[in-house]
Amino acid sequence: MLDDRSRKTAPERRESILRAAAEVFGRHGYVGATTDQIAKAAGISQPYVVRLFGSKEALFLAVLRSAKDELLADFRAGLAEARAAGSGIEGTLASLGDRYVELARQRGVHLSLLQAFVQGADPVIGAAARAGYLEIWRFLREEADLTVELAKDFLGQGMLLSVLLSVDMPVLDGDADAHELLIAVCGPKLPLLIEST
Amino acid sequence: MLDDRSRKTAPERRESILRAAAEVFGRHGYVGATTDQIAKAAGISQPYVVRLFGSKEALFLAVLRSAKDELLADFRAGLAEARAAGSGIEGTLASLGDRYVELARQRGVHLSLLQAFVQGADPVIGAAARAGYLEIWRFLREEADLTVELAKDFLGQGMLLSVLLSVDMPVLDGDADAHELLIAVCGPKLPLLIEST
DNA sequence: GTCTATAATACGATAGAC
DNA sequence: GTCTATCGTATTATAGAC
Repeated sequence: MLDDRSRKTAPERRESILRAAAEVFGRHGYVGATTDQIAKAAGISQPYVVRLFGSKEALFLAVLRSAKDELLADFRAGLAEARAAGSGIEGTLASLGDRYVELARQRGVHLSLLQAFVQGADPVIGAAARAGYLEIWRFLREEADLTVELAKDFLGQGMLLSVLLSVDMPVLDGDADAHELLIAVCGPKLPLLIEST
Repeated sequence: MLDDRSRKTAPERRESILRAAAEVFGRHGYVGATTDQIAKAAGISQPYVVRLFGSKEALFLAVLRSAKDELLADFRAGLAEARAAGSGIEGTLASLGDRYVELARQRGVHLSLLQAFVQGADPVIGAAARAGYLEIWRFLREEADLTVELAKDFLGQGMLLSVLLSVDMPVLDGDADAHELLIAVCGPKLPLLIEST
């Protein structure tokens, strides 16, 4: 889990911290995650994490923005693919859904997004989280051209998968009920989510 | 928001703490909420909160159990009502959905549940959260007799509403996109969620 | 570009009085 | 049944060296 310890340029270092922070924030939440855990996961010292981003809050905002951008980029790729294949609404939904499930392989993106959403009471993080959420909604409605009804159902399945990842339901895959639930949400792609770190 | 300051029996006091804690944990999360915030919301001293429940963790587990039990009780009432009315699957789903939305009036239940789900990495809280989640799944499948597909879709809409409450989307009700999204999820019951504390 | 040392604070928990 | 006082610890952030 440790990155290398050699010197890097600041932008490179920011990138590795961002990746490490997405995982740690994703698992422990904005308040629960410590800058020291993030530093260790990135293979550097705690003060340096703070130095490069200014504050824990600024780092979390950077993680939020980056996760949301990654999700939207993947959605746009899926949308382009569906349109190139000439598939209709059904195909578009399937393509977007596939991207969403596949993004779950690096847990960081979905988990840190949900941890941001759950922080609505924080004046600055809450505001950023709401803005990000609406960006995603606008993508579904305007770019992907989904009806309100379809966009809402799609989002619901997304939130369900995110919550299941967050509660770490895959660790209970042995349990019959847990397995039924996971299969219902992920379909045949479930194995993807069991093994990944 | 303060409860009264008179003496109470221990069980009564535990009840008011539980209600206050559900709100505070719901808004700030397990780690972010402080026992002092909870104490102030309940109108007592911080050490007394700890004294009555043993630890912050024990208090959170009590909140989780109580929230889950309230949700299941409401679901059971809705199910009984639907069956008494002789409605089919559609009516059952509508009845359960209504209960879910109405439970959102006291934010505590949905918010603290989601904050528990998001704590999957914590050995003890995560385990309790997973067990609670599966209890709800089993209710939908076995007691309410929903198919896997219907239960999954119902749960998805529930998670979507919970996340929207958690990110505090109702504060943006003026925004056209936010309003469209909220109306899609809550239907005509939306006003219920805007005014409530 | 990165570290060590440390200051400053906030928080959960305990002790003990009333 | 409930409070005040306080200890011990964990954590963010800063200062300054290399």
